[in-house]
Amino acid sequence: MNMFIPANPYDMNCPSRDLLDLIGDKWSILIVCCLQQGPVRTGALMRQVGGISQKMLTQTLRELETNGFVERISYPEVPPRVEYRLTELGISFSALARTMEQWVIAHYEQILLHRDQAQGA
Amino acid sequence: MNMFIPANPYDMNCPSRDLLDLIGDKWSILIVCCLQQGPVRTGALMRQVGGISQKMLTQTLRELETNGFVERISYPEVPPRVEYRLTELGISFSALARTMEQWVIAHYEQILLHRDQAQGA
DNA sequence: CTGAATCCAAGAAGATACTG
DNA sequence: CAGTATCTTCTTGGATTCAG
Repeated sequence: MNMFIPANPYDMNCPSRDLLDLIGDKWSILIVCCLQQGPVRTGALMRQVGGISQKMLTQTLRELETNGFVERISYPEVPPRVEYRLTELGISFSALARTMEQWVIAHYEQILLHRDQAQGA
Repeated sequence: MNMFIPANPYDMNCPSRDLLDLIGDKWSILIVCCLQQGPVRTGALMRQVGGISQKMLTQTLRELETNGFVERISYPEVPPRVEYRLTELGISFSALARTMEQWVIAHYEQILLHRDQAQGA
């Protein structure tokens, strides 16, 4: 049934557009990077990713789950304990996410300086 | 004057957050990839990036310009002719953008399949 | 052709309150 | 602790129109 239609992000109707959105999403990137060293609990994620609301955290985790990036692990305990773990696909993506993070960190100062320049001019 | 405050995307108040948004932006990525082989005219970009509105094209190009990713080249002709060209920083980013594009294309099918699975379950 | 400005609808995201 | 639901706010982005 699968026609092997190749992905083409330049086509506005290609589903890969959504994927591009997902992997470019700020929260996705930060969350996935947090999960690189191993499973992390919900509350810990909340604390690590500064400023994320509980809603956006859950929502992003669900999207990552739906697309096969993370696995949700629920322990039958009281109070509840839930962890999220990268899948193989998620690990693959986390490398990219980390690259993005590093790129930003590496060029941060240069870009800020250019911005100030542009403002002054 | 510069204190060399390191970038920290996990801090909601760090300007690197905005950068992360910019380099993760769908339009940014597609546009920058279009510019990889050399300067491109506005109209050509419009046609290559399927579904982008004139507003978003201009807006994204301005942001890329402000942050030092692209240069705007305006020729004194009638009718007007404008080209956009990657700066050195832009070229650096374009490598990352291309990686993102390629990652999506490479994992496209696997992710779609997982989505269907999740739906069926 | 390039692009700026306006208007407006749709969607994103925060805050809050509540459940298991 | 983890997650859902609702409400409200406001940003995003498209369509349109006008100008150089």
